[in-house]
Amino acid sequence: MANQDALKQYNPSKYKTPDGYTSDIAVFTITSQTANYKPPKMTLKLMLIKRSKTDSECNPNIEANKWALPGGFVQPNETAFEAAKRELEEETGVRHVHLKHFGVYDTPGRDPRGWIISNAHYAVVPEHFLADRKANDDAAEVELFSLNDIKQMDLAFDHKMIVSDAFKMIKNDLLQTTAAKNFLPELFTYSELQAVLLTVSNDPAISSDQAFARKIKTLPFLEEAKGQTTTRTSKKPTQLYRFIDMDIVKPIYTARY
Amino acid sequence: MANQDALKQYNPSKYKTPDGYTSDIAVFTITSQTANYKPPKMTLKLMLIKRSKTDSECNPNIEANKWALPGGFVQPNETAFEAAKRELEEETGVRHVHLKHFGVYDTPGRDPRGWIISNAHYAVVPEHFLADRKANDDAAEVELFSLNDIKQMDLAFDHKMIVSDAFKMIKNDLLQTTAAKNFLPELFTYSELQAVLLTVSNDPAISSDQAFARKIKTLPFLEEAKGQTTTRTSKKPTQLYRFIDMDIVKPIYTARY
DNA sequence: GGAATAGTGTCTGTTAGACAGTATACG
DNA sequence: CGTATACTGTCTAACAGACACTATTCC
Repeated sequence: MANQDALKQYNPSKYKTPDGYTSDIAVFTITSQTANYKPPKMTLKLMLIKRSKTDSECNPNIEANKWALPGGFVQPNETAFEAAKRELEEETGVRHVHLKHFGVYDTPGRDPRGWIISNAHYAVVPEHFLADRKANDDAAEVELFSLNDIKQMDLAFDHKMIVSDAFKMIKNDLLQTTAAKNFLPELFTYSELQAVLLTVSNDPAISSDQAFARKIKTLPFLEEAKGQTTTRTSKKPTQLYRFIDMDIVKPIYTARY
Repeated sequence: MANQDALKQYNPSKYKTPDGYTSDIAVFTITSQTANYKPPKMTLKLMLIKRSKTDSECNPNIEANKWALPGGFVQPNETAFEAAKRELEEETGVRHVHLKHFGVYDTPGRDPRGWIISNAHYAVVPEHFLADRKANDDAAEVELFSLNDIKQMDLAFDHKMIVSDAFKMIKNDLLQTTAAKNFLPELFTYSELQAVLLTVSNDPAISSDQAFARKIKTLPFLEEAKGQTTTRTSKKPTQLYRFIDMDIVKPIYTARY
């Protein structure tokens, strides 16, 4: 095979190579204030970790004491996506959550340690998984912040930019795809879906209860769970819905699906 | 500053580092069959290059003779985006075109030369720029292919996957953003915009002439170029339109903007 | 006048959006 | 029986989609 001759000639050191390849994760959750017989009030939050003073080998840590996205170096035998999954589990103990690449950060000088490329993902984690999260040796503290909180903070590296992009991306995905399902249980009421969407939009078609209750029945990617109701959001038993797996593209040039 | 102590301790060789970081570009253009007084018929095409047998130093080239995306190694003093711009100009002589990151490809083993991460972009280039494109020493041949052509071809590395994702991405962007403007002149007629959209959608709201001619006047991101008409698509002088810069998010849960 | 593209007039059925009203339960 | 949530009835204005028709120009 001709490739083998070419490989013999190939010398990686001809090119300067990156000093590292990291996978960072913007872990989103929605915190709910729930009460009996009340629809929840939700806030979209992002998990950040406070970088500890020393790393696991007791050497001084880079960007110590700053809040940052969880993440770490990608190993050569895995993709950044797999690394994100792995690190997410190490960090929060969560598996099988929604995880999506949304950007690469490679501005020269973004990391004082050298030429380090960050592959950024966002994850959506139900709130109760983060309840028993625990700090590990790389993360002194773990906390949830809203977009407004973070606007006024100084994050490590270029994480402020990454976080800002992550919020933009999840807002878009919540409104233009069925990503909202990742914040909800399998079966949910109209007011629960509405509460999720209200974290990222003030559109009257979403914020008006009656309008939204009507609309939900005509949406092609949602179906009634027939005969199944709950009283967790109201005294009157409420119809439950579920998402149908479907790719929706709603062109800006048309009005219908 | 505490970071400096940490940096003294930091040893990049503790981690295995990537063998290379490349920037690949899916260059899209729309080829038009134009005739006098007729709206154009358009086809969405992708530019591929045929990898030459030997590289610029006359060593045997990797994946020689296969069709591939243009691209190359990112330098340590630039971002992959900047590298894409640079390589696009080297390859086609085009500057100031629409360029967008859409994915990272880092599956172990995707490149026989080692651990090489590809940062993939797509570009939109008006057809006439590619007319006088020229092969350089890294690219024996340059040609335009439609999606259907490529489906039956064997591309270098994992470029078939990258190409497939690029087509998906541009189809979405054409329908859900104002990306169509990159395929059109500053001022364009309704039938020219329609021809662009018809390359990626069969929606009746787009394919019906009357419906589309009506719709275009109500779209918030388009405006009439008042008093300006052209006869390039018809004998009857036709109204010209232009895009207004605007971020459009059309939620799948609502009907209006 | 014929042919081709670019529209407009008009009708019909559907939908958005608003307001008011009804339904179901808890305490 | 008051209250809170979850709907439904009904109206109006707007819009989608279809069909027929007009407008403008070249040949």
